[in-house]
Amino acid sequence: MSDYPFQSIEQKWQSFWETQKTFRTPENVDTSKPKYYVLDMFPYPSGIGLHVGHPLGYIATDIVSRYKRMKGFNVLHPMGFDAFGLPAEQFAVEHGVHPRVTTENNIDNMLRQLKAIGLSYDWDRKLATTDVDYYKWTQWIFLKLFNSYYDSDLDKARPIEELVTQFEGTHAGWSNLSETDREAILAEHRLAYLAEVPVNWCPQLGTVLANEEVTNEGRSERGNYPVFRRPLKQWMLRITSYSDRLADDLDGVDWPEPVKMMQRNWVGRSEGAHVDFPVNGLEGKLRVFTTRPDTLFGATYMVLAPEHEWVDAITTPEYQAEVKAYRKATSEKTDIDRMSDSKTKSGVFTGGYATNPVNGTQIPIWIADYVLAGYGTGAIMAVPAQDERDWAFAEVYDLPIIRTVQPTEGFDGKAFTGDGLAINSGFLNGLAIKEAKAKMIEWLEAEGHGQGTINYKLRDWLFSRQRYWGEPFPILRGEDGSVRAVEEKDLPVALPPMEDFRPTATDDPNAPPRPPLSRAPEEWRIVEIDGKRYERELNTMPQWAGSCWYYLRFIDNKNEVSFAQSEKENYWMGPNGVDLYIGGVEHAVLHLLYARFWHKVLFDLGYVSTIEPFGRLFNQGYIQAYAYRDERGIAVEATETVDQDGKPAMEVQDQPGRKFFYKGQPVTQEYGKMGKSLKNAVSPDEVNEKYGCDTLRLYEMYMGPLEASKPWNTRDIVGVNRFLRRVWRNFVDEESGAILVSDSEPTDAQLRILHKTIVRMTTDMERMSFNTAIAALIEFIAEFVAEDTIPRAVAEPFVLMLAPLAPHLAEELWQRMGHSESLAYAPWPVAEEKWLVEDTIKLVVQVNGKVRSTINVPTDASKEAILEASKSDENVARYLEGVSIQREIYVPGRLVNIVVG
RNA sequence: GCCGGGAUGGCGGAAUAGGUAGACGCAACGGACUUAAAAUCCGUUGAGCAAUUUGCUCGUGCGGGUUCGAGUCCCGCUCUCGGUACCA
Repeated sequence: MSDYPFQSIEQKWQSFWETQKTFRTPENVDTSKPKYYVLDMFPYPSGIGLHVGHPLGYIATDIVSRYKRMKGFNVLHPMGFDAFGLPAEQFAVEHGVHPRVTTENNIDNMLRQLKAIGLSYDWDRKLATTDVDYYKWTQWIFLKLFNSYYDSDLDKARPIEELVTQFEGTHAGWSNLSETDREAILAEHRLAYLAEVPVNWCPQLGTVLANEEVTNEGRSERGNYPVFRRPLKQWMLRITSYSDRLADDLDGVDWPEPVKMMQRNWVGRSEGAHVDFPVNGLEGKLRVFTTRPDTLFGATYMVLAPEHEWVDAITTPEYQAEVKAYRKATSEKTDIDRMSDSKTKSGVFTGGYATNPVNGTQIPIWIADYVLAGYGTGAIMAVPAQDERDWAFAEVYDLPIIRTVQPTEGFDGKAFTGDGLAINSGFLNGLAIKEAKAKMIEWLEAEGHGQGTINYKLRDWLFSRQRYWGEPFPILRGEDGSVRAVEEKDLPVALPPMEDFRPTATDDPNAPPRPPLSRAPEEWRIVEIDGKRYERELNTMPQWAGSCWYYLRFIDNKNEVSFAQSEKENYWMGPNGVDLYIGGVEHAVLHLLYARFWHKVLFDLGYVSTIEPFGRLFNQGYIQAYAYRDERGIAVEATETVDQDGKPAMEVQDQPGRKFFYKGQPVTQEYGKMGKSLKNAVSPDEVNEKYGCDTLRLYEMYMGPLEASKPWNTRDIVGVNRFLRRVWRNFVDEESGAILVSDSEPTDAQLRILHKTIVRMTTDMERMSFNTAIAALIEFIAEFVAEDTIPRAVAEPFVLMLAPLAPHLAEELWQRMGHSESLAYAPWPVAEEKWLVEDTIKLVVQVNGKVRSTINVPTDASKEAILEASKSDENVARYLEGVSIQREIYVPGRLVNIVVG
């Protein structure tokens, strides 16, 4: 009984790697060698632990790391934990334990699970965003943001002192301004600033949320609680200064196109113009933003957002009651209500009129909730003929419509948004849209009625959270309301230990926020500097702060004088940042946009050497699984569901004609992303126990392409497990345990299959096509099942190629073959050309594109000889009788096609 | 609605630059070994027709097209999975 002893092998090598520090990347590497930085999106250490979907990407990066080491690269492959934030804190609240404790427990459990998969991380670089010596630098970066401004002439961030110097020279009376006034002016420029803004307030979480953390339904992404708009003074980050660069620099990175597109959409750059409309009876002009300045002649009314600050001034007495009622109704609507009402447009007339600057027409001013206060200027010129929303509104309230673009012939729709020539548009008539826009902008600028401009959807990043489990801001507040940064030398500002860390959750959306830190002990909260009393900022940073820059800390995680030494940063990040970054597509906007923003600030200030953090991004697919719901629609445990014959559902779920039952009750089958909500999670621990982690690794990679989502099918695991057992039996005598590798010369046929396999493996590794790589190894070993021994000259390269995929078994066989060193840094096999060429090749012979025969010809046969052989083939000749040959096509090494007529 | 990805046997998937569609694995069926089972090994397995073999027709979501040749390229759809949603 020596059937593939995976348990002892895997334990042995995992402890070997750990004690030998096999995968330790030295602090000082030989920088003449090429480097490869492979990074996973680090996980939240949740309390439930991993399911088999989580390690999919980790296994892939591990294979790449191991392969690159064998190819002679210095590899940086670290792992850490994103441990601050709502999930960790909610878990702690639910279990009544301090988040520090739950976080550490969860990290320990996850570490155990990760180590049990044999991942080759350099664990000496492990970090958690909750480590004080990590978040010290998160706070340090915040200070950089606070102490910088965006110079739009140079298009880069600069230290705020340089702006002060500039103001001292140019700003009349700067030195006469009070401290408070100067600070107020600087706050308008700082990349981190306090502002009273309408925020997404989630009373049940007791905190505000960033736009990106609110779902389409107007609920919190975390916990699915209702979110309300309300104004609050909060920390903001001026990410909007980077709008263009965040969009444009995507051109230079190797990322999946859909992710680039999502980011570009999120930035939402649109080119257009501001147009200023005089309003009857008012000073000043009402400004609108439009992307269609060419349609100005068709603007038949104006619409303001109900929240627009001019509404009261514009509204005439007889309409005041109506306007007031509409504004009140709008403000009480949640986003969900606005969504559900979006089918029919509503609004009210203010009684006011504006003058269309291009033709002097008086047009009515309305307010309507289809115009958003937060985009553009919060006011639009309505051009129903060329805008579907405006058309819908005009239809409801019977407002005039003037076409200013000639619709294409036969167009019978309402608003025409396609291209066409301008009509009813004075000096624009006859121009196509593009030219008409340019000419109108020229006119607006010349006449002083507006100018060309660019608008973005992207808003500044709301950076405060009223929670305990986050990085404290390195900020002090004076009793007079002044704001003062903590000195760099006084970092870190450690989170105070607190018994009661819970947020003040409430059902009342209007209750004031009460951050947990307001209950912190006074010795933490109150700071006295030069006799002046300050209270610490009581909000904390959002979860995304810590994950914005962790890839930089891995480079030099023990450094106490800077976040990373610049020589090391230069080596590991150059020339294009992280060489391979793998994670789920769910971070397409949030994490990746925020991290890019911070990176660009650090770049501008000279702290990092690349304009982008992640040169190559790769999204692994999801692992999906069947799930079952009972009659009430509640998900039931998939593992306890059976079919009509009592067979476990997991074994027969893809077969037709099955009915499923849970505890005797009929259930319906569906299919979705593996996870706790569908109760269809499979733990890697189960697979490890039954088959070993080499099998788990192989199966996860063998399921299909890494980027595709694919179904978990427990039944299929035996396939790759059989392969590993076959390898074991082929290398190790079942009775004696002796190694079955001989020193005899391999046959030519064996060398051919070996070198063909090397070519396949190498190309598959390079393109991360691990499923086909495994298939190549299966085919290789199938050639040897009948052999008693394998010649060393083919056995060793095979084991080396197996190593990245099934490293424990490979190490064991390598050692048994007589090697005393780990194979982790052994050179990857190289194919020899002479074993790749065959004496004869098989060619397909087609007649009129249909395969009629195959012929074997010498590799060096001439085209003439090949055509001759083709035509004389019995089954081909039948098709050539009585017809004339029109054309003869010969594709070298592939096929012959004879075209007959 | 708009934007993007995808659709290949009973199932997961392969086909790298337009060149034998279905590699490899699962499941299924047949056989060998075994007292038996497990494990292992060998074989069959897209559909249909014909059949002793050599064969023939159809076939990559649907309908067209380009080409000697299309899973792959082009045009028009269907379904599906993501993203986004009054962004002027």
